[in-house]
Amino acid sequence: MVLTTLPISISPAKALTAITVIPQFPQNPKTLILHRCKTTRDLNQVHAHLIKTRLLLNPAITENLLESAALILPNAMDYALSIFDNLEQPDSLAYNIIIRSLTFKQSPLNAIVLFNKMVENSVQPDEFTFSSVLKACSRVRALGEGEQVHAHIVKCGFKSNGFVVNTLIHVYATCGELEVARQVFDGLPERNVMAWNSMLAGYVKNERWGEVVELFRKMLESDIGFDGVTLISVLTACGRVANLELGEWIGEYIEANGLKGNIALVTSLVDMYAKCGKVDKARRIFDGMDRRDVIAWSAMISGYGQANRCREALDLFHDMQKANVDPNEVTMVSVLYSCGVLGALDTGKWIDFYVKKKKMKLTVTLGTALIDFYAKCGCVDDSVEVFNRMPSVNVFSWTALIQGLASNGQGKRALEYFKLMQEKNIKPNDVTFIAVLSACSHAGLVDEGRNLFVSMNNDFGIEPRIEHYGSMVDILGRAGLIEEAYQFIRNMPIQPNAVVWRTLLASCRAKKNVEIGEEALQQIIRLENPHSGDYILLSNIYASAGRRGDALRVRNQMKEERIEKVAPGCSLIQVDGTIYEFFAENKVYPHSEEVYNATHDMMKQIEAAGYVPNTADGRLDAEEDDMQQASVSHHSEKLAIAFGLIRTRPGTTLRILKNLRVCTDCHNATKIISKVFNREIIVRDWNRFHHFKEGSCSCNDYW
DNA sequence: ATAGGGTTAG
Repeated sequence: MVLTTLPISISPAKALTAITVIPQFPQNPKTLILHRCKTTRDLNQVHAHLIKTRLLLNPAITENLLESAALILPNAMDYALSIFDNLEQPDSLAYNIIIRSLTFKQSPLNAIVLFNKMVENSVQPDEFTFSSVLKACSRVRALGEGEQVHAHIVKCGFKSNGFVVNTLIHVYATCGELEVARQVFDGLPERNVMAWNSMLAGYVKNERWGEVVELFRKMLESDIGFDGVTLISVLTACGRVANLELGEWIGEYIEANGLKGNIALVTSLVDMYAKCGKVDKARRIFDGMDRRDVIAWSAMISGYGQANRCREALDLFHDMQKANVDPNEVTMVSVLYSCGVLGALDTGKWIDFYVKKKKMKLTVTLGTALIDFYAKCGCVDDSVEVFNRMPSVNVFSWTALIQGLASNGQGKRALEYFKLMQEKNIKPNDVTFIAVLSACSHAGLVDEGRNLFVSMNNDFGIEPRIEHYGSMVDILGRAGLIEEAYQFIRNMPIQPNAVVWRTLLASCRAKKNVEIGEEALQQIIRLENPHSGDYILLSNIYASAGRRGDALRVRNQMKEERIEKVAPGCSLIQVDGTIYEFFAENKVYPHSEEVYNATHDMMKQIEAAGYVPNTADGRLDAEEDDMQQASVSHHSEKLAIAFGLIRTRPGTTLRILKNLRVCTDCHNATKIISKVFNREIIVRDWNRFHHFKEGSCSCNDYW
């Protein structure tokens, strides 16, 4: 068909946004339609014109129209579909356009439906058709449909087509069918780098790290070469399995071959170093990048978090903002993690606010991070609030919520959510049960705990791990059933570890059981290098049983055997967004005098209210440094609370974070402080919370 | 017209 002059007259009342006059239909009609149609209405005009001039009978023109509607304009998919439906005999090109746009824009499932229709109508698919429909299968993880497409690929003779097979590998990998993907890969007569990369990416997606490394070695042997994309997959694996050797080799390769401009590649190098514990090296590489995008920043922030260097993570987040790089949901997840570890309530709240203000999508991951963050700051009501406003939740979110409630002493409420979770047909997993058992422990629900422990295996098919046994010991011990807990350990089908015995030892301290406490410490010593805390627990058991001589003997034994001391007692409190750090005794602070005076006054006031220092085992408690003979009244926790009392307005909740467990004397004192000063005091120790209020604590004096 | 890639949660 020869195109001649096409006068398009447009009535002034319905002026087009883009098109005014088209003096001549161009040689390539695509440029006209694609470039000048800015809105559906423009397209409508052109469409009308094409019908009027019968140009629509030309398939090439029709396809251009279709492509404009389906792929170029943002909201014209329905329009495209109506054009398509009116075609008498759409050819494969027309099908391809619609399948491709359905895949990416609207509904991958409909793309698959259309592909089947295409086959029914005996229109020959080509490599473009297969690639598109396979992408659709990947997006909805439609394994069965993918397999059917696979059959057509074989029938139509495309099973060696690089493009098609690549996408096919992708489908199988996305659906977790790595063995099938590998068969397809192995069956290729010629494998280019893309094919290898797809296979590697498939292993990465399924966290089969060992296979990534293995396949990469084969790739090196096969002499096919590799590229930056290959290295990204391999570096990801190196990070996860801590294969620093291979990771460093790749790092040198990147350096030597001038690949440092590949921002994605260098980011995965940063990630690899961070995950292998070389955070400083990661930071040097990060600093050496000539451009850093949001992913690079997020990777480095997350690296600090994983290395337990959360303050640096937050500092870096601050730098990121100064660099004017907008954070995304992923960045926020890492920042919230660090906020949670540090108990940085203000910063995390700010993130929550920012997420709302910027209308960021509350993804499952981000929501779960918020739930966990609030719970780690002792604000479980906020956790629940976040949970309720999340558009969708998964087992991670439920588990975070249940765990958060449990660790904050709300065991019963945690179990209610567990029940609700089952009503919503969300299948709990092994970690959920750790949370649930911990809830039973906090709520003192022994029978419930026993039943759940049995049920997790019988009804949910989850084999209890050592952590579950540990939780069960905690449940029994907390309820005072020390003997039963001991027998439970003895009868465990798997080898108990030191953590389990330590749990028992802690319960012996709370319930003053000397005999089993002694046994527990023996077992810990047998299994691993004991902590000084273990000796201190036993020493406290003796002290509380009035056996002061034995208590001192254990302390001396600890010294003689040069048991490594735990980190010195340290408490953090945030006042007006600043984190203040306190250590037990003999430390000088910027506000030393103020702090010690405040502590002195505070102790005087609670003594007047009936507080008696527990010198008997207080002197031997966790935070003591025996060389210094520190006084219990100068435990870091008391200093932090005293500081909080004078630096905040009356009635303000005090939030303390400490690195060790709370000592008996501090626990007792804090209860009285909460009453005398009428303050809520929330203390987070190394694994649980104490909510002090009106003279009592949420832990019911067991921790 | 079509291919593979980096950061995230319990």
